[in-house]
Amino acid sequence: MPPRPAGTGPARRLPRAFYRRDPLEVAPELLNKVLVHGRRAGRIVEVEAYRGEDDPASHAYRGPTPRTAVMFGPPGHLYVYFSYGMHWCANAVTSEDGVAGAVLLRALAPLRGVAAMRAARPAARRDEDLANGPAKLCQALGIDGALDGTDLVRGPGPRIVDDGMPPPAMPVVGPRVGISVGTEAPWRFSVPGDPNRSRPW
DNA sequence: CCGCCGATCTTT
DNA sequence: AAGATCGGCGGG
Repeated sequence: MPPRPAGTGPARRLPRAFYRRDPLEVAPELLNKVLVHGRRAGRIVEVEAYRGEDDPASHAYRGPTPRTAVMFGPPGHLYVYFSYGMHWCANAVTSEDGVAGAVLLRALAPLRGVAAMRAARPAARRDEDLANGPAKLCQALGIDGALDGTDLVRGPGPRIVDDGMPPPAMPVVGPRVGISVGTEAPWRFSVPGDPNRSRPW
């Protein structure tokens, strides 16, 4: 069966097993899935994979702490952290329970609730500025630390759904940004040519 | 369009 | 002391 045109099929939530894999496997497959929170929704167009003890750029590198507890927990939950004293950023937790892994959600193409996103982000001049960065994405959708640990697979609150659009066959791959170690690992993935990505490629 | 810099506070 | 960032400002 050919894939449905985007947005025309039943939007089904991603199951737990989707997340219970290495973040390097999950990350490119999250491209073109849809992040939904309340009436606001956007298509995921850029992500980065973070691992655990073998990844010096990861918050989980030095083992579990109160802050990173969710990263070590069961897959399919939301890891939200506070960045630079003023921003929130959100990850989908991957890997089996007890193993640290996460995919940082870096950029969305706004789909629904654009008016609410604009209200939440008065600084955005164009629609492409509403969610073209990990902290902008959280502002646009109203995600903050209160949602750290939320179950993406069950319950209300944020969720990730598949609306029928497949991930790009050849995602753009490059080094992660904003880090000073682990820069050699090409663990950033994006949808080729999408104008809602966070920086020039 | 691009680069620089300050804001602001948690974690190490 | 640095950090998985952003936006305003100045210059080209």
